[in-house]
Amino acid sequence: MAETPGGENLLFLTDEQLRKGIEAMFFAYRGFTADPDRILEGMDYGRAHHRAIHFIHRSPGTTVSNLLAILGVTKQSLNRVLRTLIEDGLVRSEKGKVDARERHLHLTDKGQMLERELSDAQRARMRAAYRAVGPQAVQGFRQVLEAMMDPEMRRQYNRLKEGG
Amino acid sequence: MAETPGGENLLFLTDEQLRKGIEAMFFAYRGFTADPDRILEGMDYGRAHHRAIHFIHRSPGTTVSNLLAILGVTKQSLNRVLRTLIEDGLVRSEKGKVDARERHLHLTDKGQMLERELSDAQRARMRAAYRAVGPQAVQGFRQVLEAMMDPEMRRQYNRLKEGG
DNA sequence: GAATTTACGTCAGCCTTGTTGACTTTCCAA
DNA sequence: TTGGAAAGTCAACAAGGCTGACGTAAATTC
Repeated sequence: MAETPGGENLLFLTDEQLRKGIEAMFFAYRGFTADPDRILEGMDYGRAHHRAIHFIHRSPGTTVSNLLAILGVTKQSLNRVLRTLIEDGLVRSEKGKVDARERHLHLTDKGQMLERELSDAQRARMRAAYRAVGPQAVQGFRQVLEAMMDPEMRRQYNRLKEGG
Repeated sequence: MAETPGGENLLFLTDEQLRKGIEAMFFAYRGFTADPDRILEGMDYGRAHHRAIHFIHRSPGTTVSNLLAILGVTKQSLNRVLRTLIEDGLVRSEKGKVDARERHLHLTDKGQMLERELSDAQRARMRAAYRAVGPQAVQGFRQVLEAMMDPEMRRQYNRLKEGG
């Protein structure tokens, strides 16, 4: 058995174990996105719209630049998505009162409905998985994911986790 | 505290906890792909090439239809990727001896080199994360991911996990 | 008050990677 | 020998990334 001076068993760090983790991420992410994707296909929307809707719901009144930082895409890319959502009446964009250059984004009632449908589906899968494995495994899951993030992303993640 | 008849604490199943898990998946997946993406940009390759290379490395001699089932894309899409890899001398495709309709795929030495570079980078991040959180968290991580997969994907995953 | 910077929007064009549909070639198996 | 599976190819298209350039309004700085 591979033991460190400290005495821990390091078998979970072998290339083989790491490969399994990599493949698990790959296959699980497919499951993670499968249900919302199914709902969105047929509508004119895709995964990009889902992400925008999710984070606007999460942080109502957020600005465009805020969203850009979270999503990690260009403003042109986000704008295309946002424009259709606004045109279709799912998202409301209003000029900032303190800084009129900013646009504050909110979901309309219609937007809330779609958000609900999408997140219900995604949460259902997550809930089933969580329930199947128990709270301790879930804690480990979250710890590993957080440790895998880029520092900048971890900052975004933790800001969302705590603040409104 | 929310307790079931069985007595377990169910606070880890609240919508809020599930949302955190969803966002953790989102941000972590970005980190997960960031390093290979960085290596591939500049080359003429992308994430699709990485995936093909990974699974050919993982199962040398695998057939095209096998790969299609694992990757979950259309043959036209895979073919485009595979063609460039073969043209560039990273992948070797040879007619099956027992069933000559099949093409068996192998990495060339050049392909092995790129695979190594990509997986080294990806494993380094995974290793750092694993090491930071310890074996028990890693076990939970893997359990949740496996539980999140579609049954068909879980089958693929487990086949890879065990068999060659 | 003028110049600069910031936030946002938009036009145009490009790339990767996914899709469908139609068609051919090869070749195994009933 | 014929049907169907496996593989490959061509064409066309869409989503959703990207860069570059440009415009405008508002805030900030000099």
